[in-house]
Amino acid sequence: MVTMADVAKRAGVTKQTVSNVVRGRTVVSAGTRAKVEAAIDELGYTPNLVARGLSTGTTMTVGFVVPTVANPFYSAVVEEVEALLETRGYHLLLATTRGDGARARRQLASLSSRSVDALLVAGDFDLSECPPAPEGHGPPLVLCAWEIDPPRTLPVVTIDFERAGYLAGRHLRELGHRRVTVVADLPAHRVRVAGLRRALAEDGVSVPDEWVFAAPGATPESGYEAASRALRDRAERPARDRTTAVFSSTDATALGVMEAVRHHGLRVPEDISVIGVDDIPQAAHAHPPLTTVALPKRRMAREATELLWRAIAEGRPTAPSLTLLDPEVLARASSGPAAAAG
Amino acid sequence: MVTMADVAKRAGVTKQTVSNVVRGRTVVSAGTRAKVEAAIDELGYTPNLVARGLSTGTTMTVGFVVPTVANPFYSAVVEEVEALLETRGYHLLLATTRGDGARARRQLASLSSRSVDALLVAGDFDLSECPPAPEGHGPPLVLCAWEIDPPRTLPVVTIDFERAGYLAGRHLRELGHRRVTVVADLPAHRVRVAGLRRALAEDGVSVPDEWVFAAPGATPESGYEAASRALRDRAERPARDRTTAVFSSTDATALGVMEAVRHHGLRVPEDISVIGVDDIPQAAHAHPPLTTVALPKRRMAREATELLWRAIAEGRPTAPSLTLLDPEVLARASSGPAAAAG
DNA sequence: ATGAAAGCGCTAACAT
DNA sequence: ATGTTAGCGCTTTCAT
Repeated sequence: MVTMADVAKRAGVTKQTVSNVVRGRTVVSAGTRAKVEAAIDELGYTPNLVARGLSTGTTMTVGFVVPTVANPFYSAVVEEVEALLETRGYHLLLATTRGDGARARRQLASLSSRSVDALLVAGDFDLSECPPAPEGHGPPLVLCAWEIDPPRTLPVVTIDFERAGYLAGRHLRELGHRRVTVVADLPAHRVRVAGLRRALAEDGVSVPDEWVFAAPGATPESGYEAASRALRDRAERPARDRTTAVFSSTDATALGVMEAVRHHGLRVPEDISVIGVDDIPQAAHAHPPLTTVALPKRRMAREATELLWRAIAEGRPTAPSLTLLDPEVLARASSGPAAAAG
Repeated sequence: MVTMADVAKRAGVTKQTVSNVVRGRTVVSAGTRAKVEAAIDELGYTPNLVARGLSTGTTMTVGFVVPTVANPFYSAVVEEVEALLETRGYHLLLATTRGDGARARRQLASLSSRSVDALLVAGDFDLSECPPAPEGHGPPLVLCAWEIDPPRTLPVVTIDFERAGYLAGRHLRELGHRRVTVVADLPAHRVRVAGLRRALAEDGVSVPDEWVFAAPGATPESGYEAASRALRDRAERPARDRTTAVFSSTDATALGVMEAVRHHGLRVPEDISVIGVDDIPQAAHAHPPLTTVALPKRRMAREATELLWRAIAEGRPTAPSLTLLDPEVLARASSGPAAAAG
């Protein structure tokens, strides 16, 4: 490996001068600068960022702990954050927790000691159980996508997930639905379900617990499976008690739900309306196009990155704050008026 | 920040002994080990990995350069690689190129100087144009998902993309299709199209260039748009010259293609068969379920990570190699026999 | 404007 | 089994 000392010797100067040239300081005369740059080229020198990091205490690296990137929601956030970091020459150290609390804590600890300049943590149910403490040592922490009980001790940028459920409920209510089945990744998405219930309650409608079906993992498969169980139940009920709409806590499960509805010989939305959450790219191109509550994930990524910059600039203790971004209903063809009762 | 020296003083030993304890060396007596561990706990000491990295020349970090994580293909690969790295305590430094050649080269250079222990690069068209050289300095390099002209100078694990196209062509041929339209993200996926053509040519069938439609970006939107153009063309031709099948170079575009077909009042697969490539999670739950050529991406990730371990163990110069993984047709409902001519 | 010296926190190679 | 001495490659004083 060619070091700064090699370049210095070659150019007939000291390490310090080379350092000044490399970092674009203006204190170097044009002549020496040229000599040094020539030496750098000839030797193929690149600065060792680890050594610089040890010296300056800054690594130009941000850690990001995220449940998974196989989920379109998080992959969009990662993509956006990475792009933003790159504009300032920062790098992204990515760790996934995969819904495993122990793993999550391990990742957090090991990223902290890796001297990242800041740490961004995306919400995970398992992590919500034990929110990372704003310890004195360790890099500044920013939280995002925090669905359950955002801690008031840290800066957090998240989406109003309760409102996402609420807006879905309001949309269904406005279409006249009064018997709504829920397919949700529980307990992770319990807040979305609570929002849905709040909206329906405003109309005196309640969702019995037996109409709530668990779809773990937020995949079309699990949505299909949960909806199949729901539809078997439904078929056994008298016509006037039958579900006219399904609220799915993610778009991914909603796609599976729609397939299950069709396989049961029912039509979307004539027999059953379906509404999802997130607005993944496939939602608009599903069959029929999926009504959904869009989550402003890229905006969330941008605001979280802003907090990251602030945290890095300020140094250690980051002031607590809570930014709650508003979701928005995208009415498409998978939802329609409730069929006349009976 | 509490350092090793602090712990040493507190425990009444030297840094070296603390170091031995921290790294689980067996040369420490039970008594001193206990004292040191107590001091570590009291002080809340965590080792500084940057300093260790400078000292050992190893950072326990692997860089991964990938076109994007917003695409399910790459996000699955990233997920798998990250999980594998984590089992050995390694971290993932992620960089995305987003189809931008200049950006790709920048990312490569900056990751190299960050002293990652190894560098994995996923294929990108822009990078294919100038394959990264196996330079003497810089970390060992492994390539994966290399679609165009894998360099013979480096270890590379990729998928036989030409064969993916070929298998799609053979599937359509066996169903009796002779007039096939292509929707592809060109030029990135030109190899897939070449494979398709080779299969059809075995049956004396050729695909005219006017039947090849560009769908940049591999999104349902671009697939929809490309297919709409294709279908307008098709409608102007006499019935006996009309396309009976569409080969889409990705599943994402294929979803858009199917939607466009329906919007033109045609049925999948009765009027037009559709086949995609990749087997993304949504493919099985599309309407109708999408026939596709599955790409063994997780297996690719595993084999690439194996090469990474080998490269890290061996040290600098990695022996060139080429592993080509076989794709596989998943026949589902979106493809069927060609409608009788006329 | 450039040089010399010290040190970031750790590990490695000896010495004891 | 533990202590001592040198660095790793860079940045930061402080001289000149």
